[in-house]
Amino acid sequence: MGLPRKGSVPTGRPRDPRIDAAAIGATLAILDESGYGGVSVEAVARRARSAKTAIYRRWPNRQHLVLAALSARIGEAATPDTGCTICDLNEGINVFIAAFRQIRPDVLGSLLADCASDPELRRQFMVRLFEPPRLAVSRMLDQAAQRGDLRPDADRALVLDLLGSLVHYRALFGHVPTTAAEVEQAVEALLGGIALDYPALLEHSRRLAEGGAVHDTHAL
Amino acid sequence: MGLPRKGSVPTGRPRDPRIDAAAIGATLAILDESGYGGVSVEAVARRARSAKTAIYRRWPNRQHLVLAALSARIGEAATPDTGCTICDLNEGINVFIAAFRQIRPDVLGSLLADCASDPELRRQFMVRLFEPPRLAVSRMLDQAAQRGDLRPDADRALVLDLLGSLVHYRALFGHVPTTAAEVEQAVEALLGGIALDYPALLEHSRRLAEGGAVHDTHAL
Amino acid sequence: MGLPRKGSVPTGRPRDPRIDAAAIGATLAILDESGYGGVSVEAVARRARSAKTAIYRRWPNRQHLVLAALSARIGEAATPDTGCTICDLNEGINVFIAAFRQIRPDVLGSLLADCASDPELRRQFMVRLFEPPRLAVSRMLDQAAQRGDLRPDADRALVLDLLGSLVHYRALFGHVPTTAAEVEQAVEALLGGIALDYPALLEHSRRLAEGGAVHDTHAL
Amino acid sequence: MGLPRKGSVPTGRPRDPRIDAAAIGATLAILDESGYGGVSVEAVARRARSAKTAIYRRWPNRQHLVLAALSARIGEAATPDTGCTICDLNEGINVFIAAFRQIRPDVLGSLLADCASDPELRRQFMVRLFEPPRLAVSRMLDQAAQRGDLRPDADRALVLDLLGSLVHYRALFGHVPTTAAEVEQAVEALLGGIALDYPALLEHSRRLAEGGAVHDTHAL
DNA sequence: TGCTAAGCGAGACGGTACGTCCCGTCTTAAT
DNA sequence: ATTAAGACGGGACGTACCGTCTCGCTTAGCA
Repeated sequence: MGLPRKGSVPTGRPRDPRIDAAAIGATLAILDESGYGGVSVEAVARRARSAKTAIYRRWPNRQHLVLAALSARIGEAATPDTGCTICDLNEGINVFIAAFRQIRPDVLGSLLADCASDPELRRQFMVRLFEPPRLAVSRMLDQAAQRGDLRPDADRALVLDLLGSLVHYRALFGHVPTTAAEVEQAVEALLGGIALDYPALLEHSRRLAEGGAVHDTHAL
Repeated sequence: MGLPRKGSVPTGRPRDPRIDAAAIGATLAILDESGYGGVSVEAVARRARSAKTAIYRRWPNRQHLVLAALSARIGEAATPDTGCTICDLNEGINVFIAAFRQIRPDVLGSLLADCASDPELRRQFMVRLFEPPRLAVSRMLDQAAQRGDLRPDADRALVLDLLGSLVHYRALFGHVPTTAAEVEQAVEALLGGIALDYPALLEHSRRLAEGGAVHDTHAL
Repeated sequence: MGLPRKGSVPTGRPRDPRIDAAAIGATLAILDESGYGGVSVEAVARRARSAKTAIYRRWPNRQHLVLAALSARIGEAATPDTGCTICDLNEGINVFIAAFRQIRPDVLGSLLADCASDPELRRQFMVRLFEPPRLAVSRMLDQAAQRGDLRPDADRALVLDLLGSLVHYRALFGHVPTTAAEVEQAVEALLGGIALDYPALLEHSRRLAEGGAVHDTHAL
Repeated sequence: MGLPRKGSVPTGRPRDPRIDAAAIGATLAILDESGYGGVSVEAVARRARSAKTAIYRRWPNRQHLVLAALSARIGEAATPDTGCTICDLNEGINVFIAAFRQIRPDVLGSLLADCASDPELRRQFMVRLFEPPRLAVSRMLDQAAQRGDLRPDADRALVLDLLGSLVHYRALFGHVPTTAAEVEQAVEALLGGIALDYPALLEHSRRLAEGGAVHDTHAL
């Protein structure tokens, strides 16, 4: 996390790990309270009770600091694999949604926008924030294909985007929150287009739902 | 455009409309060259060969100025109505895409992000940038419903979001540009879910395409 | 008062005299409340419920406006002539003091300072504010000389400055207010230097004081 | 000089003393060229080839900067003590005059005027510009009293003001420069009023003048 | 009575400076 | 070598006035 030291051999006084933690914590706190605009290296240093130099030694600028803070919060997303394609997708997309709901839409948008002028930032944004949940959905589609649930000619990339974008679109534009029921509807609509035998899949998921945990349909 | 005068009765020297135009033009030029971060009221005034005060008289800050510039560029979107639901949607969404491709993704993202802390800005963003193309698609779905092309129980709002988001998602995240072929595919997938008689619609659109102009399939 | 019209023949709509009065009044009010720095043409126009142009038509800038306001307040100073040199001087200097105590010291100082870069302002300042009270004292010294009270070789200009400066010095630097008693002391000290027969003058004034009005010795 | 740092313990990078010097120098240069009105923090920073922030770190605003510049120029005034009261006073007052002649009258007046709305500025103005020369004259009067040259009942404060004001009056109003001859005359006039044995003092000074350096009688 | 010249209010115009905030770099002494 | 502290040059913020200008309307005296 953060910038590596210049020289590879760690001589001299080692970096104080509490400063990493304090800086990340301060950044997250400011993001929650005042949004992206409130994060300045000066403010973070003030709040973390550290010096600006200690921050700049670890991250080259505000943007990378914010990215580090956000990816520290989001962490890793798991891929469900229950054998039921519809259930997996619903479950997986809700993980997707939950992960991004931990980030204020304006913060995500600002950081994304700043990526335009900083390729390295963009690379890290993709690897650490954008791709993990997409990968999870992608893996679930692969599993479904392996089970033979999908038509061989289905355009999985498009479905991936349509499912992913549903969440991001509403998250970023924030005009309506997305409910689990809507996720379910969207999954059904899209699977209707790419499944080999959609009615069978639906029947499978209904039986599981009756026998097991009921899906949460609360608003997200 | 811009701030209204305080009193509704226009007394005093009238505003010079060339300054409005010059400011909008300068803002767009800077946005194209240097992105959102390059736009400062000082820079715009410099480039428009006007005074900072003349800018502040019209727009309260950088954000509103950018919004005015973007909506001046985008203008109004027309709603096609050819009687062919599939053609209309393809055409309409391409207008949608073309409109937003005139805006750098980082600019759109930054402005959107700044909306979080300024309700009035957000309101104008929605009215002037977000809703016009959505309305166009919405009207096309209404037309399709009036023609009896759609299942009565279809969730049009969700389809609207899925179609709209396809564009915005890729525009904002910019990982891949969206081709007209992909739009076609998405329209077909979603209509497959909500159309009363999808094969008939498809056949209709194919006949029109053969007899008339071929859809542009260039990358967007 | 104020600028003359350009053309000497007064055609067209005549100037509204109430605006002159309102502007002077507003200026004085602002000077009293907020000092010289508070006077801006915009503020005066606001307070006088007139337009900036109406002000600029009469006075070329803030400084001349302030000068006009101050000299309107001070007006003319009379020269006492009772035949008693000491009484006249005491009386005359108190008029001097009273006149300048109507002006905040900082206002006087600021205006004076601005005179440095505006010869016309300086000329008017001298004629309308600085000289009138000095002339009064000067006339009193002339009267004393005519009565034969002064030594023929006395440097009247210096005495004039010493007497005048006593007031201005304390007024401008404001470290102590000047009492009538101090004025009396100063007059006696200086007359001691230039009078032909100082004890006789003193005796004369004492007799008059006993028989007539007692000098006010309140602090100024 | 300038603002003290917040914490009394000097941690962090020390202030660059060359910037203090450059700022003071630039301020004095601008004062001489363009007067008080020409001094803006921006202009000083420009001329001193430093940043505005570096100026504001040292002085809270234009006024304090000007005060610092003026007091740097004036420095300390010495008190002569030759045993000859008349010579000392002439000499001392000429130091007084010379010190203030290094300051343009409008600059002094403007600064003084600005003191009205800033008590701290006023305090420093008094301590650094107004009192030093006054103290010198005051000390000379004390020395004269100790030598037994003055009448015990003499009002030294008044004489101090009369002598001091002579200089300031003409300096501020600038109507005539003050010559050493006039100073001599004024000293003689006033000592005539408060000396125990004025003719003896005069005789003493004359003998010294014949035997030593002749007083400068050039215009000031 | 209608013409014409100026006054008037309102407010836009190009400017300048304000004092504040933050940037990302640097210098210092202390650990 | 890292740390806290803070100075450095720089740039932009949004505000307040400057003194000039352009409007449409009002108010006279002269014809």
